[in-house]
Amino acid sequence: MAGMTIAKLAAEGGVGVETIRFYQRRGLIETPDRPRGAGTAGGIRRYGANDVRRLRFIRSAQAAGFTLEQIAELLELDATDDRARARELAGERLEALDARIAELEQARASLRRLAQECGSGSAGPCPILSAFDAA
Amino acid sequence: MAGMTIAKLAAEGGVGVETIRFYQRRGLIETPDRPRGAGTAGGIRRYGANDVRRLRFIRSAQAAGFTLEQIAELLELDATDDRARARELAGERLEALDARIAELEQARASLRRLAQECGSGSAGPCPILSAFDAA
DNA sequence: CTTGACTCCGGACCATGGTACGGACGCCAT
DNA sequence: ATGGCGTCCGTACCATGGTCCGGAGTCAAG
Repeated sequence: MAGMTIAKLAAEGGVGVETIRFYQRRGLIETPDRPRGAGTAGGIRRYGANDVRRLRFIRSAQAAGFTLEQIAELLELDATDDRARARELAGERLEALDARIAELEQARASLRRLAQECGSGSAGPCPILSAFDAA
Repeated sequence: MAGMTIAKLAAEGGVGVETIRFYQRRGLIETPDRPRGAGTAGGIRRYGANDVRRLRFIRSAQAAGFTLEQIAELLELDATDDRARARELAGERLEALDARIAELEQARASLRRLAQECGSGSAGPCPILSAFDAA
């Protein structure tokens, strides 16, 4: 069990091979050494369970709205065990998340009202502009 | 009251002048004719209340998660009074909005728990990484 | 009638998160 | 030992939503 190829890793994480390479460039996933066999040329890099974990972490953190840059920092933090900074980042993200959710709920309310008004009576113009005007 | 300059319009909408021009290129805001005075050269374009309304509409719709392309269509619709299409777009966006809100609430809940755990006990590693692992 | 702020315009550039391309090389089966 | 798929790598490109630049024109005040 020498590890998996990049394609396998990508499949594990439900992303494309190019995405893995992109994450490597960003420093989110490590680029293992190419094994050098008998000759002078490099071989094919192998990935392990740790990389799968990292990849899944990235996807989860992304779902929580962290940018790749922030995720890079979170991964760093994991190595250094800097709880204070981790809490700080989490706190910031929570605030942003709250704000964004409030915004979207606002928007949803306006849009619902809009759909309602537009759908019910057929008199007058569809109030698209005015629905957002009031918002 | 001959109307406002582009800088004034931008200020009304809380955006930069370049953003107005960008919206004009995208067809979201009309580009009024340059008034030709005595000479041959063009004058300075003037904007009115209608443009302010449009601009505000754009910002609101954007907050609702519509892309600029969709917003362009909504503005078209406003002119042609195509209620069916408007409802369709609104419905699609409502669904997407619901899904996105649910996602963010999910993320928020996880993150809150995380921050809690990380903040309280000081034993073991900060559970941020592991929490995302489990997610 | 000059100065300085603002406008106009086209095009270049930016950040974010990827996606695609093309040539050289690696590896495994037949 | 050869075919063909996969990897490696640099580089270019994509969409979205702007943002900035530079040169020329315009306009109002002093």
